[in-house]
Amino acid sequence: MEWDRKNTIAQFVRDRRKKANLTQVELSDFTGVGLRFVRELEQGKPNVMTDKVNQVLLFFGHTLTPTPISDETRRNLGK
Amino acid sequence: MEWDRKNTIAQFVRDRRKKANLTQVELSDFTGVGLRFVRELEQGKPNVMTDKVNQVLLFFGHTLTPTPISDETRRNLGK
DNA sequence: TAAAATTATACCTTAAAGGGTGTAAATGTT
DNA sequence: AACATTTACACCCTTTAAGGTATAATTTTA
Repeated sequence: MEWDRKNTIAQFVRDRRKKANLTQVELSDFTGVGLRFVRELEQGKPNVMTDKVNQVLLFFGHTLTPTPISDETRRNLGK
Repeated sequence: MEWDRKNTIAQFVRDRRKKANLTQVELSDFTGVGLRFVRELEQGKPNVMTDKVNQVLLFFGHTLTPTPISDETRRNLGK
């Protein structure tokens, strides 16, 4: 699979972080995940571990849950 | 972290699989993930990889996305 | 309740995620 | 343009997720 900076999770984290005026380093510190992970997450690394993701999402009051695929998602299936 | 058979993803997969009248073996075959993974997923293994989860969720027309934590989730934070 | 089917547990192996650190590139500021 | 800050990339190391298989327990069916 390919990296996709525009995937839902990547975009969400980056947007929220920006809005909170935090650097990647700060987000890393606050959430307890490694700096490397924050970067890979925001750059859309395809294969990440749910608990690490949630560790970050929780900071923004969110969590990973199954949701119906959007038309957007459906369109990008064939990548 | 502890295993939690009642976590959102675990419950979702098990419910959907049941409704579809599939065995874990069949779901494993159809989605391409290992049988062991299906089981761990349904039993609420805390640490799983997003792409494997999505491989299963996609079969049910869903995908992992960040969503606001529910009161339920908030209550269970302290585990 | 006995047999069959489904699900759960245990052991081992392999592949890769996550982390730390150092460096390069990009972005922003004065 | 020079400088400081932030972000991206590359290296190696340790840990562990996922898979296969074999066995036990549980549930379902006849």
